[in-house]
Amino acid sequence: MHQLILNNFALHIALPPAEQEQALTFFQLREVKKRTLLLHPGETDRYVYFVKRGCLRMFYTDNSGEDHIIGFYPENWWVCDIVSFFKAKPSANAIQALEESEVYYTSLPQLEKLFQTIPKFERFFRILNQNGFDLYQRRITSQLYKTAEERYLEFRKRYPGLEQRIAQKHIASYLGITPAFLSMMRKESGV
Amino acid sequence: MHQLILNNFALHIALPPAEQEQALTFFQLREVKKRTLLLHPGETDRYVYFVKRGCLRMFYTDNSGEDHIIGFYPENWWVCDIVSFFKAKPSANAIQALEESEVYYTSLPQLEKLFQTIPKFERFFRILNQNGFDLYQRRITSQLYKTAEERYLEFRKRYPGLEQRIAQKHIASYLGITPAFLSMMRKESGV
DNA sequence: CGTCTATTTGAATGTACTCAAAAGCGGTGG
DNA sequence: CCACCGCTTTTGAGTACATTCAAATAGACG
Repeated sequence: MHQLILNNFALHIALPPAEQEQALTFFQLREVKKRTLLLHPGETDRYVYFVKRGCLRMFYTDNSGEDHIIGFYPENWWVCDIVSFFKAKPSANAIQALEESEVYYTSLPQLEKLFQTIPKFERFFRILNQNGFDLYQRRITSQLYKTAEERYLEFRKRYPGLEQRIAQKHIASYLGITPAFLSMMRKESGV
Repeated sequence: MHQLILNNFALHIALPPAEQEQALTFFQLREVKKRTLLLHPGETDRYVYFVKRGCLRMFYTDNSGEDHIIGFYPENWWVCDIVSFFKAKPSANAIQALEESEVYYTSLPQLEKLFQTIPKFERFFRILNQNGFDLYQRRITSQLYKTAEERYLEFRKRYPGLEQRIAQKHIASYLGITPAFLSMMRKESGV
């Protein structure tokens, strides 16, 4: 039933069955229809999400109305706008379902209770945080010196199989190129 | 004497004088000569640094030997390779002094003792972490849709006065452009 | 089935790069 | 303190990577 999220906990902390049960009580499960916004731009992010099924994206909309995708979050990924969530400040970004999805979620007050109940989760979320940091740092350096094609190959490696599931314009937005150019690149490289 | 770092603490947590004194005992102070590497690529980052005087940079060296600057850290900035430091794993990056500098530093074991002694510091470092996250997220979106010139203006806003202190090739590396192109841009825009 | 949006394609354009050479600047030793 | 050497910055020409715009085609959804 809740195997996916329990396995995810197990990646970083060891929980006896009783604690597993207990931990789950701090999360709720919810279906999310395609295109639903879990976080509207300008709103404060009140929840952390874990994706059980489907795929989300986080993106920033610039002054001219263009979207720029910060990340994709398919099954097994955690997502929230960390700064908005912990500082309870409005976010510049949005979070949206790209497919019919199912997510676990929890609020900051709940999370704090979880930390008190099972302190091991402090460690768990600190590690998540660090992984996110790592991802961002790599992305910055990629963006600094790699060509669009190299970044495209990196994307396919980081999100195996995702390419088939989402629109190309979203991949283009993630890579920082135009859909037209992505299309051309794919033709050239015989994909 | 230690006013700069104490003021920095005060930005996020309130410490009575006794705790201020106590906190300082967990840090050491050291002079760093220009060009000294505080973290060598491939090494594990054992320290967190706070810059009292001077300026550091963090950078990544790619396969072809080119540097790509992740960030600058002048007075009042904290720096470490967060992932390497907390996971005690080798870092892909390096940290170097760009000027004669003076830094406070502390190790992970010391930091953990500090957390036990003055738990408020857990909060302090979590906030630092979040600010770093925020910075990275903005940088990624900038890199995705802004032109080199817009990013250059952003750089000057983020690091006031720094432009006059460091080499242009470093600014170019931070922006992800060639020194030749930065030079041309500066001429055009009449700076 | 029709409508709306996404993708492909092609041509013209712009942004940023490479390479090479000249000029400028800074540190070091005599 | 000056002269020299090496590194940084500037400049210019030619080029490549990625863009815009527009039109044609393909797919998705009600």
